[in-house]
Amino acid sequence: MEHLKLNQIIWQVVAMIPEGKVATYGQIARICGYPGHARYVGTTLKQLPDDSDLPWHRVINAKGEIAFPVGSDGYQRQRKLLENEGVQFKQNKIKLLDYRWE
DNA sequence: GTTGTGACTACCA
DNA sequence: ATGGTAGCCACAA
Repeated sequence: MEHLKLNQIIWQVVAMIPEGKVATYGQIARICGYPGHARYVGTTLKQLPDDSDLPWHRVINAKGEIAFPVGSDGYQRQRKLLENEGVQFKQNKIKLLDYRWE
């Protein structure tokens, strides 16, 4: 996956995250072979169509939190999807030690 | 070219 | 734990 555009590589990696697990933005960037591009991962996910089949909800920040402001509709959508997969929240955070992919 | 903008992070008080 | 800060870097204008 070398000469593809970065956003396509990112989509590919995100698609690999298994159900019930999560990955951080920085982690995705690293796996893509582009360490330091955490922000761009988010920027790319933002461009996803709502009907995308990509598991974008399994991507969270390094603190184990959803990147959206708490209470925003994006936040609630993502949280619900994760909880449906069995990912549990401790208040507003996920225990990365338990759910981190890889 | 240069500038502004993030669904980010690591570090430090 | 929590908030501020300074790096970060591809991309669009």
